[in-house]
Amino acid sequence: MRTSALIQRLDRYIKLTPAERDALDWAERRETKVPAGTKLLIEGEESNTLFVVQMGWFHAAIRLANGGRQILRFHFPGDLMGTSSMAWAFAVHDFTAVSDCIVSELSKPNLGRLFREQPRLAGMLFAMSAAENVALSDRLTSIGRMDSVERVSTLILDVLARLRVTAGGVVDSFDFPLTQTDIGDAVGLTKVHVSRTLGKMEDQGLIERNGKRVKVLDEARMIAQTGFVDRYHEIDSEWLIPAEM
Amino acid sequence: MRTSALIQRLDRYIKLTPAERDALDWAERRETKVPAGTKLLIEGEESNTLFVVQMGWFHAAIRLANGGRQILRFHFPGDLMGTSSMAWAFAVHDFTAVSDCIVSELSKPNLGRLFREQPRLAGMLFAMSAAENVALSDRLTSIGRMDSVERVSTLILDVLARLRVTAGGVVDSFDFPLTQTDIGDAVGLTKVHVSRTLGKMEDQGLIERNGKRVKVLDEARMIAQTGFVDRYHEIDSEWLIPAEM
DNA sequence: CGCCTGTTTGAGAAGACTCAAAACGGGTGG
DNA sequence: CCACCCGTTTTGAGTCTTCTCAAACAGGCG
Repeated sequence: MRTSALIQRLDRYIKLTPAERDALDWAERRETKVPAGTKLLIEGEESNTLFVVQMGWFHAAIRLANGGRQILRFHFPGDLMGTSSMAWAFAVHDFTAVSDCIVSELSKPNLGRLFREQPRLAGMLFAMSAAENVALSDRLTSIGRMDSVERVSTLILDVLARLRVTAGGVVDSFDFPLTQTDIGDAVGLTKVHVSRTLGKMEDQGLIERNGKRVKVLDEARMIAQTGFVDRYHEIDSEWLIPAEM
Repeated sequence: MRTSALIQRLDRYIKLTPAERDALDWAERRETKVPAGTKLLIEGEESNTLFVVQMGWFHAAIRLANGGRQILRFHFPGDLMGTSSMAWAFAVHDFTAVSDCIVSELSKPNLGRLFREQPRLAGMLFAMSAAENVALSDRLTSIGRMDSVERVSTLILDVLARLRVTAGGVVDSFDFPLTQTDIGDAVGLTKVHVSRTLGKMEDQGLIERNGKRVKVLDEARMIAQTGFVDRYHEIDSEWLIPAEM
């Protein structure tokens, strides 16, 4: 069986002990396939588990009274989705598979046990949640204070940075499975304006498009314009209590 | 000595055991006064502690390349500030006292020990962090998908809900210590437009102003317009391992 | 080949922004 | 107690970005 993407992720940040690996292994259950477009969880539904993305691409979204939608976050392999159900017994967001996905479950009781028996993992998960928080802050800033080109640039840079974490190597082009409606819902623009914005970015020589494929041509300029900071690179774990081997 | 606001907060969500109270008491150190306007922590500075708000009102903000600013979050008594420094060794946001404040510190090593010895508290802190995440999502949605009146309304409703948690009773008016520049930086508008928006809200009979004091006149309509959900009321702790008495 | 979804383009309207100036208000010093 | 000052709020006028509505255009799939 494949090693869980969560284990891989954590192992990159802090070298896991065998006991920690076992505990995670035990806590994660039932790999499930989720075809592109499927909703894994619906806002308001009762929910008793978190999900670990093993493969593919999800997004988390909130539905608005007026029929609109705000996409909050994209989730990649190794991400823990649905942490909000640790605070409430029902889902606060929709989770939709953007591409064909595989997830595994991490039930709340299992997580409770994990917290009790593996405090270092608990701390690490807390740190990851804090990092998630900062990622949201970054998007908030992008939407609150930037124009359309900058918003879309931030999104692309963000996706790029996260794909690089998984891919390992240098990536400068990728398949962008989102529709322009999705992009708009993520960065707070209408689909029409997203189309114009992407066109403008091409004119400015920032990106190049081929169907769904996006190639970043001038990453430096995009970073300079947006002040983008790649925060996924590392997480500080100095403060964590040392592993009990 | 006064009981820490964090203990009070946690005690409301889950009844704390004496051991848990002692552990928190031990972990929190050094109450400090922070006068209004002071920066407790500056973006980029090295940081080795979290802060617990005991009294007063803070905001967390990000500085932009172009001189702008995005206010991300307001912090009230009982809130844990600076969780992002659990993931990195430096501060990711500015923390500024909006009113005269008192904070205490919770160092990362102490937090590590807390995680090890009081797993239930660790779980509860994780849940609070998850809730914080959702609060950010809500603001993101507000900024990404709503017009000016709705954005300011959401902010006011949010502040109101959080003041009610501390105040206990019903509150429908409060001192709003923010300048219109601050409000604008929080909801993604210019100060000029905030002024017009507040005027409009008065015209529409949503609020009433007297100097810095704001009175909410038609909360129902504000809620209907924004779809605001008060999430501070409770946090689910069913999943937490039972306290070891 | 036609259909459906998604993208592009156009034109006009609306919301928010900028720049500028005036009014307000709380605090200080005379 | 009054006058002045500074930061803040308000108001005005004109501009720019983004939105809305509508229609044309692609492109993948049965």
